[in-house]
Amino acid sequence: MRTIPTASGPPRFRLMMSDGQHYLSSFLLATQLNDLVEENLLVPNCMCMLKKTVTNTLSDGRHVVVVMGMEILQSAEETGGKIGNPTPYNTDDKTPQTSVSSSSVSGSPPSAAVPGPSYKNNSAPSPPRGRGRGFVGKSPMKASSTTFSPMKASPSKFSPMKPSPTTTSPSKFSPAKGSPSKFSPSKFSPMKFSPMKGSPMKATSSSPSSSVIRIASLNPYQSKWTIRARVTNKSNIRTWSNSKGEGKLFSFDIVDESGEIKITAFNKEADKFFPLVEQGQVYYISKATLKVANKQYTTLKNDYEMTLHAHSSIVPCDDGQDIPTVHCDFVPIAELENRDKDTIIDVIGVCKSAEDVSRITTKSSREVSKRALNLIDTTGKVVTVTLWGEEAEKFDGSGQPVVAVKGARLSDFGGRSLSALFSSTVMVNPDIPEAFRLRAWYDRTGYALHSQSLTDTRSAGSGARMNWKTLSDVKTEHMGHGEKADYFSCVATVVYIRKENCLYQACPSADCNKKVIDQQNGLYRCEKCNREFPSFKYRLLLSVSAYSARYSGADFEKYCILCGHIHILKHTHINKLFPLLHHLCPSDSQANLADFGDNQWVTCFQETAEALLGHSAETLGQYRETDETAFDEVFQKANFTTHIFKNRVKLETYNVSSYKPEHNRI
DNA sequence: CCCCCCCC
Repeated sequence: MRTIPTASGPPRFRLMMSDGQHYLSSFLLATQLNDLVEENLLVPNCMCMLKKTVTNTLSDGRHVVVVMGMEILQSAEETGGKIGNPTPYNTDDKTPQTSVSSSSVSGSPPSAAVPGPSYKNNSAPSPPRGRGRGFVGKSPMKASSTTFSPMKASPSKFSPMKPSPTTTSPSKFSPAKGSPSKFSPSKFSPMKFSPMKGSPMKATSSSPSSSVIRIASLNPYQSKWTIRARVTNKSNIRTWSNSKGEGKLFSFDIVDESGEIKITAFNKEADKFFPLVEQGQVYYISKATLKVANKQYTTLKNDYEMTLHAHSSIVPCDDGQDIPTVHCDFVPIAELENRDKDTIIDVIGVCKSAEDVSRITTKSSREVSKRALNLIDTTGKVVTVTLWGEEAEKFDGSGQPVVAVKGARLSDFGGRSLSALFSSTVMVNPDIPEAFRLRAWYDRTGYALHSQSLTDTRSAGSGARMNWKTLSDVKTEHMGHGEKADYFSCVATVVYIRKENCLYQACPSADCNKKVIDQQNGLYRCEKCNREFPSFKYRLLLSVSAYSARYSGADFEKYCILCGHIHILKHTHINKLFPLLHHLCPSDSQANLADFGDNQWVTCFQETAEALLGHSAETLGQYRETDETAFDEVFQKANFTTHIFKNRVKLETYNVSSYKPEHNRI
């Protein structure tokens, strides 16, 4: 075995293999099998069964066999070294220029290689890792492809926001995404774009040609293929500009009975193919570049993605009824309560109400449109789904349409809510049985239901949108370790407040809270404002050690020192009871209650600190200067008080050289 | 070659 130097990406391994009679050193391990090497399963002199290979012939006539699937049958120890006395394989034998073999190795292995304990291998490309999105068996697809028939009446007269597969008739396209509709499939001259020059396959033929392969069979080691697939999600053309350059692109997802893949077209190809690619339409696609997909950015279940290039070809297929349409695994709205945050799910419901579109500014100062919809389904529960950008602008909620969102992300905002992603497909009144059922249900009975929303957007403090945690939960659940901060509420008792450095002299300008430098001449310099001031204002930045009570599910558990029992305090009693909790045992034993949980340093800024200490920063500043006893008393009084804290938690790594590299700052 | 997925 040898490692082939690569400029970037994963290492490549070249193998010399012997079948006991011949040896050949032109085997190349597909990168998805690299872990066999990294786990020391594939080592010199182990016995392998090649299960899937692609043989390519180089321009000089040499062959390279890419190993895409293999099983380790025996370890090197078991084989005990080289088998037989192999001679070089005669490469003058002409083998087909490109062939794919999925069969097991032909012929029997040498008798010494009776499969012993087979090493459990990772030979197949890694299994789909889509985030909780079920996919496409063959039979469900068949079912849904008929339900998408344009002959059927739509659940209502409203046109879809995105042209769904049903909308092959241009008149049914909503004006929102009008441009693709200009390119009616019938206007294509298939031959003009035909990838199959001189090939017997006809682009419009309904019979699948032998050269058409399945999406699941695509790999980067093979260049001559054609696939036949339906476009399920098409992006707009987008431009980018970064340090590496600028350009434009668009992308779309396609599906066939075997799987799905993302296709991206850049610059010239973006211009060329954007008008040709229509959502819902079936195409023959060939001559594109396969590359390993960056799983960080895709929810599609494919290890690869595709890039179109100058010679790529996309030809409409007019009789692709057998190709599956987008498949959804709808999660009942009530069930969203039990699903994990950040899961990607499909949802369908009646749009009971919708916000007006609004413009918001993101943290990165971009402006974007948003619109929240409230969807209800037969579980009687409502969830808020947020649409973004053009999708938000174009949405029309009049007539309470059925809305399906494929690939929405579950958020814990307001309890449970959903957000559409760029990869989501929003379908208004989709032509599917679920939509018809929902329409009928809602119009007969659902409309009158006293529904409950999983999303509580009422102002903070109302119990339902509080994300209750204990401080120990924050640690065990690694809250704040993500990209964004997490928010939670806890009931905690102050056990210590650090007096030192709790006040600082801040710039007196209205919106500047920067610490000023005392010039020792009666002037205070603010570096941010680049000015000197004759005064400063005091601001608080309080380090508080807090101790949290246990909160479990909807109820608090409190341990009574005197009676020795754990008492469950109902969720609804929390606000009323808590100021008294550590004094009163609900068993009327009148003893102090002890909390169990965890300590945590939390930082309280100005307003929170003032609330906690019961004095303004200005007063405290005066106390500190003039009356140390009064100053100390404020802290004494605040100690051992219990509060409901609403917290933001974000991991900040500092002091990298210390023994404790990570500290949670709340 | 992108990779934006946001706001409360």
